[in-house]
Amino acid sequence: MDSSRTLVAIDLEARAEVLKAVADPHRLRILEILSPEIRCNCHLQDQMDIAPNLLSYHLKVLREAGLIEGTRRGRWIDYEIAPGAAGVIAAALPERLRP
Amino acid sequence: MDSSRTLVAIDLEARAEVLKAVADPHRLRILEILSPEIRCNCHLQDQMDIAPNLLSYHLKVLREAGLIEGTRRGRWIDYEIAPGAAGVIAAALPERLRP
DNA sequence: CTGTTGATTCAATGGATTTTGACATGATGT
DNA sequence: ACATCATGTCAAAATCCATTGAATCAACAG
Repeated sequence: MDSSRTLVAIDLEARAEVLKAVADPHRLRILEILSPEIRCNCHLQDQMDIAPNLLSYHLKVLREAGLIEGTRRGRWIDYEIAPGAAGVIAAALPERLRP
Repeated sequence: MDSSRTLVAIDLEARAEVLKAVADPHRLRILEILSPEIRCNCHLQDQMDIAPNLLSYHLKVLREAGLIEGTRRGRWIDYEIAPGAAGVIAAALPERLRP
């Protein structure tokens, strides 16, 4: 296996990871809810009708992909779309498919 | 389950399908190869080093997502990025994440 | 028509991801 | 301290998806 091919493969893997993070109905919904404004986890919980720990799991996936950020405010955690989120997506997509 | 929620769910499902189609290293590579110009299946085969039937599978996923189109030319099939592909992606992404 | 080549379909496997339920952590109020 | 609420972690179960190998289909050449 030559090194140039490995580099390409790693790059494609990383880009696929980011896109996989968005490619899920629950996570799309989370991003829609967070689109207009910052929201506490509890608000997401009210709107989404899934188990709290499952919501946690999906938030974690989005966080690790760099698409959202959470900051604790007392007992709650406020989530928002990460500043660089659109850029992260753009970098992951093939040029011809960037809207 | 009320009908309005069902509609939303179906919509999210469909959008997730499109994004899932792009969220794979092999399929990203296919889209990169097709980005500059139309290419026959055989050319993809030469560049990609995966089994023919696996390539077929990934092309099918991309075709069903509306991202590529294939036209038969004799014994070969030419694939190209679908005209509306960028729009399909844009429609699937949450507004705030559209590049 | 027969054989060959390029490409696809099918069923079965293996591995990864999602979902669930039980438990743990962190912050607040009494 | 204790009780409680909001989140997060963990392991097991269920589900989904990429991959494989065998079989099939479509176009051409002889």
